[in-house]
Amino acid sequence: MAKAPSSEPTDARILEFAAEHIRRHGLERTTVVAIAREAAMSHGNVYRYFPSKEALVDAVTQQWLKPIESGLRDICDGPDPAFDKLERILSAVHRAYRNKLETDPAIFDLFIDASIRGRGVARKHRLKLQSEVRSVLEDGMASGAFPAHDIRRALALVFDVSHRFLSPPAIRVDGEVTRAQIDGRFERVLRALRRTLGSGVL
Amino acid sequence: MAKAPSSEPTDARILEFAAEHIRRHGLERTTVVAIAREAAMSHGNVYRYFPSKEALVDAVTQQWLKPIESGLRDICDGPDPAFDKLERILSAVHRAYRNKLETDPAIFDLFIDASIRGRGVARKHRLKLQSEVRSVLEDGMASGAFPAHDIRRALALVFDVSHRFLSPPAIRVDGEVTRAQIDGRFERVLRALRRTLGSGVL
DNA sequence: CTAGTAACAAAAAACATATTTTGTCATTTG
DNA sequence: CAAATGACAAAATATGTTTTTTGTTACTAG
Repeated sequence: MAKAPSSEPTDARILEFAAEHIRRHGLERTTVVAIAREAAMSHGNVYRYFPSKEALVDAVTQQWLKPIESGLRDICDGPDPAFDKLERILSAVHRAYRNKLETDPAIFDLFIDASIRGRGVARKHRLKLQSEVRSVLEDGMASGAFPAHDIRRALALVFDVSHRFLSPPAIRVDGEVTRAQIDGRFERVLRALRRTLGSGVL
Repeated sequence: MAKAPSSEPTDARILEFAAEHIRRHGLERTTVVAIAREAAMSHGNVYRYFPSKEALVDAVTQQWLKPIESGLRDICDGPDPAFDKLERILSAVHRAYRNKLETDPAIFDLFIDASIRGRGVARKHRLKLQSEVRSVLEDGMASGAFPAHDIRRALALVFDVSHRFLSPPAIRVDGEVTRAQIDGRFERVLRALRRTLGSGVL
């Protein structure tokens, strides 16, 4: 597969070669030297664009997280009722993760790893998601959709009941379970969540 | 099948030495030879009682899981209303896990490992828990406490919303969060679950 | 000044090999 | 016969060494 040759900025090219190398050989067998060789440059030059191998790998992860995050912002800025937004946010993230796991497992593994090891890229992504959800919850509380009084508790509840569907390591586990089954289960969890938030019992 | 207990049966002694060795040195640095040496016997003899090192380690895990499981059976056989039982079962398991993590982390690590690697001891324990919960749910459906119609969906919902509090790897994560905070969060999740099961919307 | 290279030291990984460990079994002991 | 041992092969792991990789820097070309 040919990438856009020289029109692309160098850092983006390096990123692409890095991702492709990880896809083909796995993170274990990926070296900066090899990436540089495939990008036809000295490995020293890679360090002009990325301060370390870890930073480069994190950047690859960041790369596919970015569109998810901007998608969330779009949902959040939409005109829908609060809970619809909440549900769409959580579903969108869940689907994006599962999709990546199935179509690009090597890169999803990067994300799982970053999550487990608490790397900045994973923490920041989680914070962004949290911040979007918080904003929707505040929205819903202001509009009276969620009579809950304690935003922190509401936030914790949302992520606690969704943990199994949003935690990267947890998602990786179900090889056997079909996507339709899992989707149905998440839907029912979200329905229960809606009732709870809507009734204000916290 | 019950053996006449002499002062301490050899297999139980081996189990104790194995657990203690793992506690002191971690699983990595634990060998059958070393365990046998501490138990003052040839390592070959250990294999008279346990077919392999893995089986021995699994038995150590089983050892502390056993009392939890019999505790569950007691709750299950009690006279309380269905949801009280459900809540007590889930809380008891959660507390037992957290407690082990805090007081005996090396042995809890064995359990985490067994869970991740899908070893029999972890799978069987999970099945036992599931079976107890299912029986309580059936109970509750029969008594009219849970108007839900689909037991499998109810079961899935229970474990999905509880995942964050019952999955061994998930429990390991929160070093920062205090026990009281987590307990409060699980309580609120259980309250939401009660309302959902009680209202029959599935 | 920007994009790049080449040479380098320190750290990590790969390698080959010696040692330990796992698991089996024929034999011993009480 | 039940409980245990010691010797053994195959597998796994530790060890010491060589090679590769990481990350830095002084330097070159446009």
